[in-house]
Amino acid sequence: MSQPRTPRIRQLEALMAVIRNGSVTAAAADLGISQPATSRLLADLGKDFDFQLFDKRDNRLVPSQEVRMLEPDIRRVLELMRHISDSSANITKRKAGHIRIACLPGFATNHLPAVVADFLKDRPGVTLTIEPDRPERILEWMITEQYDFGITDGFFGHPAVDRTDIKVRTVCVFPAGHDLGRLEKIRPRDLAQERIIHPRKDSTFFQQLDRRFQNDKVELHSLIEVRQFTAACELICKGIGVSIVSELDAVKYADQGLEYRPFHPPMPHELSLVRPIHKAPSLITLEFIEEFASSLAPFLLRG
Amino acid sequence: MSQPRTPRIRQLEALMAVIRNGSVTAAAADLGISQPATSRLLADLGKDFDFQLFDKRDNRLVPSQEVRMLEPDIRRVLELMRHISDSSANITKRKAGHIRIACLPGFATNHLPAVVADFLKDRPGVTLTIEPDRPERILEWMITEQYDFGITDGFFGHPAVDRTDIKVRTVCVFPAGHDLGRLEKIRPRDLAQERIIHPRKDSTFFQQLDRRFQNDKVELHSLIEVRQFTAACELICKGIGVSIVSELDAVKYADQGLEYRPFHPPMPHELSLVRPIHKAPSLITLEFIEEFASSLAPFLLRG
DNA sequence: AATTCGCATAACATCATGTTATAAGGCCCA
DNA sequence: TGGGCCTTATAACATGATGTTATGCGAATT
Repeated sequence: MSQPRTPRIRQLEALMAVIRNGSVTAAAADLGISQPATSRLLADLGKDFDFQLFDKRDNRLVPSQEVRMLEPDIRRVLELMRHISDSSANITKRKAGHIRIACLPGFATNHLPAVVADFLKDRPGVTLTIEPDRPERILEWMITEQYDFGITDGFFGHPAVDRTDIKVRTVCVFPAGHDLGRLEKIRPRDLAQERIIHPRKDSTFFQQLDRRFQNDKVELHSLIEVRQFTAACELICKGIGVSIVSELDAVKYADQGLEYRPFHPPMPHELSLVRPIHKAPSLITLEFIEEFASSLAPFLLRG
Repeated sequence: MSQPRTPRIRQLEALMAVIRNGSVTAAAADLGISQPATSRLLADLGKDFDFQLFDKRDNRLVPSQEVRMLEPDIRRVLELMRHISDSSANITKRKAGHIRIACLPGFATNHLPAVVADFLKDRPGVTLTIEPDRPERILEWMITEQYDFGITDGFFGHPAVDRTDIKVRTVCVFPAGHDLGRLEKIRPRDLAQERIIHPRKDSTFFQQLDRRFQNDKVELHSLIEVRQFTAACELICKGIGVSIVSELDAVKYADQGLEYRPFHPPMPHELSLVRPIHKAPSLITLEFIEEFASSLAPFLLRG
């Protein structure tokens, strides 16, 4: 007696085709191959399985009891194979996969959702994790490779992290109807009498901003220290103070009780798109990063 | 771009082997094939799946994110294939399968359990359904092919049912200590003064018995009409009446307050082992029928 | 620079799986 | 009974899948 070899997928397909169609000839047509090919697939399978595959009844082939015992498993195998093949096709077409994104809290609520929605529109199999947190944590996640892609700012670099820096335009925002609305662009000296809402004083962004004011020989009157540009915008919509924020955030509030004008001299908000350098990114991740970067194009500070 | 072909089992095995072992060389050893063979299996799979399968890290190959997405499905497929192959081997060795048995109620409790227990001892994968019912119902189940094997009696035959008739010896049973114990064998005339417990009067068995009494010019004094030999035995164990029953049943009660002697002239209890004639029996079923039949050998009425 | 290790490629053998041609067996109908 | 007809099995062969050994290439180690 030959030791039983594990059956081949093709044989199982033939078996199921015969069960469905009730005859070898019909099964062959169903499979799109010749009748003798099907016949031999079954003969070979019958040699592997050492029992009768079919009984002849009313001129139809009906599966033997042994085959009926195996049938559920066989169905599942074939279904899974089809699923694997489908998934791989979707992955190839960048329509399936999972992307883990760590970002600044502002992006989680503000710009990112629109990009994600657009990205998912024709990629039904893709899933995402979006984790908002502080820059230090984002950096840590990149280093430990727990996330595929990070959006952060004030990034100093790290050998395990691949960075793409993006300079986003910043604008001066103020409550709608404020006198500043009469200016084309706003310089530090225009803000000499204003109380400023700004990020934490130990942030890179604040230090840049403060230097601009110093260059203009104007004192920066601090009103509120916030962590997020969106928080500043919310406050200004309520009629409190003025701020210099990323244009990304400003546009979102443009019709919610806030106006903005270019800030001069041009000052960037320096975003960094980061990812683990040692971990090969999946293609779908690269594609997302690309789409995300290009979504920022309208807001880039040229030069 | 080539249309994606469905991957082959062998390729998936190679993929999992590399994931397990972290290198192609080790995977090849694991699979028991040469390194180049493994290498090409992966290369081919990589062509089918149009993405990177592995990243090199710390001198190990770790699966790419895309592969990790597919990994659970792949595992399940391979596991199922193994299961199919195992089951088929068990079936081949007649160690798995399901047998549906319909039998007289007496057999369900009396002789059959021992045979089943013995049969299952070295066939761990086999499962059974045992359904006790009246002969008419058993016949119906055979005709409708709802059961694989039936044990019945008083069977007149049916074109859709394959029968094997078995004549089991009958014995006269009586309470332990009864005067009849002094006889070697018991004839109807020995029972002239006894009250008989017997099957229903419309049964074949009763009619045979009655004829024996008539031949001996003895009247059969009916005491209780039962459906089952075991019921008769139970009553006799309580000291009531005498009966003529299958020796199969008598032996079970031999040490429970009952004695028995051969009945003369020899009278068979005509059992029929039946199965659906149009339905090809599974090998395991045939094997069981054979084992069951031979378990009856010690009780056969020769001639 | 030389060695070693791991992987990929080449050339080839064998098995798997398809083809077409044809024979064998069961069923229906005169 | 014998002739068509349908279904399945077998034969002979082409091609693809999967194994072999021999060998080359590049990165890590010495």
